[in-house]
Parts: sequence; C-alpha cells; structure tokens
Amino acid sequence: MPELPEVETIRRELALKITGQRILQCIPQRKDIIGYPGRQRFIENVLNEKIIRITRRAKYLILVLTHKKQLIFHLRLSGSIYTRPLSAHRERFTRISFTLDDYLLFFNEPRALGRVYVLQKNEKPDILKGLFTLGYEPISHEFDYSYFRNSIKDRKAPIKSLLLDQRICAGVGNIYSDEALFHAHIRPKRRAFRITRTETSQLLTALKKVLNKAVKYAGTSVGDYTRTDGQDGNFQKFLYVYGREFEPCRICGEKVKVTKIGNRSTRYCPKCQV
DNA sequence: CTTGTGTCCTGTAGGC
DNA sequence: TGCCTACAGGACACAA
Repeated sequence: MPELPEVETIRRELALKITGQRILQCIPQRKDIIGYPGRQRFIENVLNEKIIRITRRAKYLILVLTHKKQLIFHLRLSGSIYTRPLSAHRERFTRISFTLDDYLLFFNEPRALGRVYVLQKNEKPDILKGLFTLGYEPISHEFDYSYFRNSIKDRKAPIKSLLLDQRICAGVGNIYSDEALFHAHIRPKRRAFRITRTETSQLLTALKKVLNKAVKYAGTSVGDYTRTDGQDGNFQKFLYVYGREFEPCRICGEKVKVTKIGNRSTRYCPKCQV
C-alpha cells in the first residue's frame, strides 16, 4: 500500500534513472488504466516528450514533461513502477509500459485500481479533483499545530478517519495513521473533538516522526510494495501495530487488537492507547 | 457541510 | 483437492 513514504522512495529512485529520458513509445495493456484523457489523446500527448523532472504530491507521482505537461501516476493499493532493460518483456500485471531512451518503464498493478493521467499545462479535470483538493502533507512545515488543530477540533468523526482524509493529511494511509496514533497513545476511534490540545500536539509530532522515518528507511514492505529495483523497504522493522494484530504490543505486551473504522481495518494497543 | 456506507478490482488466504 | 467467500487497500459516489 504505497503511501507518502513509499511514493517518495519511488520518486527518488526513479529520478536518478529516467530524468532527461524521452518517451518513445507507450503501450497501455488495459483500457481502464488510463484515467484521463482518452487512450488516443493520452498517447499523443506523451509521445516524444522528455521527462524534465519527477515530483510527488501526496501519493501522486508526477513526471513533469516538456511543454509543462504532467504524466501522473496513482498506485492505489498495489501499484508499482519499475525500470527494466529495453530488452525486457512485459510482466504479468503490467498495465501500461513506456519505452524510454534507455529503459522500459512498467506500471504494474495487480488490483487494477491504479490509474495514469496526462495533463496539459493548467488542465484540472474533474476526474483528478482529489489531486487539487489535497491538504498539507504532515512532513511539510505548513502542517503545523494550528493547521492540524483547526482541521480536527470541531469534527466528531473518529480521529483515524480524519488522518486518512487527503484534504487534511495528504499522503497518509492506513499504515502510518495507525502507527502515528499508537505513538501518540490515542485510540483510533476517539472522536476528533475529544482530542485534547496536548494530544493534538503529540499526534502532530508522531505523524511527522513516523513519516520522516519511513522516508528515511525507504518505506514499508508489506504485501505488494517493493522499490524500483525490487528491493524491500525497511520500515516494517519499526511497525508497532500495523500488521501486528494478535501479537504482543512491543511496549506493554498486551495483545494488539484489530477493528474496523469506516471500512478500514485498524490496529491498536488497548493498553497503550486511550 | 459532515458522516457513514458501498463500490471499484482481483489475488490470496482461509474455511469446509 | 477444489470450490467458495471474505478480505485487503485508496479514492470517490452517494445517502442521510
């Protein structure tokens, strides 16, 4: 499940290889992989453009092309992006591939929910409105106490749901929301308006710490995520609750519990988190 | 506007 | 062994 740290890791690794490369060919293997525009226009817009730089916004990976076009990937649940030698063959779950000057670029997505988009300069299609309504990223300096406090203080939704809300915490997903709540000693079902100022500040710190550390360790490899070279990330060694249901809490030994919040499985320690 | 629920999609794990 | 169901996950549509 690629969240901010995983996408950032992919961005860094990809940037070293494909910055400056030209897109010579593009082969969508599944019609629904292209989110915008239609298949024909997508291919026309991308062909023969050069990759100027690679950026990231929340969980969106953005290749900035010549003419200020943007080639945007969203990996959703199980997407991965790889470079391969030009001689390589497409893989089982390759949904779209690009031939560059020196590499093939594969977008693999077993669940087929990931999408790729290409935008002309200043284009903001409705289908990508998630990208244009993002809040601040918790690792940014704009994501400070007053921003966070104001975003949650009058809300009665469970705090976990607000951490997953991309309009508030851009880039946070299921792994890091559970981990941050653990480190802040807050139960995920707590109604946001019941979180005290002190706890808000603990949660803010925990979010920043967990995400920065996960970036440093090249993300968390559980399930489908691997890096662009096929190596695993390393943050899974530092998980306290995610993926540890029924195991003893690393702090107090209590059995880690799992529950559902808004259809999302959620792990927490009933003793460490209040 | 807010909140909660269902849907998309498909491989895999678990039950029988 | 093999079939069936539930589940995982992020984003979004939709209802109340």
